[in-house]
Amino acid sequence: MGTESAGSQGSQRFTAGELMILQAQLANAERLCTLKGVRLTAQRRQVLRIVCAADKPISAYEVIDALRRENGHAAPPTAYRALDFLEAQGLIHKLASMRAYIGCNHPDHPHCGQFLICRECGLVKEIEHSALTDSLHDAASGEGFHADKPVVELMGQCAGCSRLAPAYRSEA
Amino acid sequence: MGTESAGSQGSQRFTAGELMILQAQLANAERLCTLKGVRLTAQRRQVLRIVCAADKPISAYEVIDALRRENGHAAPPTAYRALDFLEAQGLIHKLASMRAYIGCNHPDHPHCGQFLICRECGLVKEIEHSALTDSLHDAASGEGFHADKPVVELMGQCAGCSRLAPAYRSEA
DNA sequence: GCTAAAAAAGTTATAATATAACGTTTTGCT
DNA sequence: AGCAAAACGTTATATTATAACTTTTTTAGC
Repeated sequence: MGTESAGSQGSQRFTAGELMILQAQLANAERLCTLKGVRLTAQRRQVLRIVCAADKPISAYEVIDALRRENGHAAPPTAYRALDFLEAQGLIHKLASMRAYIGCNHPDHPHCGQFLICRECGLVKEIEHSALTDSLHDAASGEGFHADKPVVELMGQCAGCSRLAPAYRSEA
Repeated sequence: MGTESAGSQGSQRFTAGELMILQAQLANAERLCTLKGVRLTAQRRQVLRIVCAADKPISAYEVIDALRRENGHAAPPTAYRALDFLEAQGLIHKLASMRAYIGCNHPDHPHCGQFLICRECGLVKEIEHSALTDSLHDAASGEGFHADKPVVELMGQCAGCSRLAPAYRSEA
């Protein structure tokens, strides 16, 4: 992995704590894939690292750019295939409302993604709220519906941004 | 509105009941826009009709195709501007997970969209489940988050499709 | 009614996202 | 080693969305 260029990937710097979290995440993914008998190839591992290392959701084309910086080249299918695999294994989530990907913090048990997305700072927090999970189930089954992939993305303003003078926000 | 061509719009046929619902929806939209002092222009009205007349969610480019059939021409911005306006007024919803638009059944009071989306038959049902609405609010406020636009799209299988021999479904 | 400002719509071009199709390489298995 | 399946490479193209600028239409003031 080169350290030239000033992109959002490739010249990134991490704190020791961030690095440890990232490495634990990658090691855990390794373990889960072995357990399931699926192949976490070099390419998929690289894409997983790129997604998990980003502190914000990352678009498919940002992944492609990162691959190009690291490998010198990359075509869209390369990124999309890896992203599809990683999502299928529950190692990353795709945020439908943003068309962007984010690493999963607890891929050990299957779960539906529930996300809080801040418009101000772009921060995305994955939550797992049991009452919400129950309500989602109730709402679906009340209509005789079987939901296998609930998409829950709450767009708004995070706690930190709310404190920063709401009246002076950049957007209307 | 011509009746030539075999597209999904333009040569559509409706039952008397469907027509009445559609007309009530359009009349209500007219009323709401007058009330709010916003302009439901001919173009916006036409796009609203196209979206509401579709029995499934309709993509922006399907709207453009319908406009072309009806008007002979239409460029993307025409459709996107009208769709953005209609969504801002709460007259239609955009389904982020499908990149498609659907008419709103009860635009009179502002509400977040909660949708059940069937992968088998493409049917989309808008629901308004109060316990779910409460849970969404609780989940957000528990994190100090202010959600102004919750996206809730439950992908799965509807009641009708569940009854049709699940083992013989077309998808894996 | 006329006119200036604002809103909406027209038009062209292009950016951004995603997949189809097909050939080649790698892997796992016997 | 040899086969089949999975993964990957490559090229092309489909699909979705917006930027930027012009023209038309509408509104509000006179």
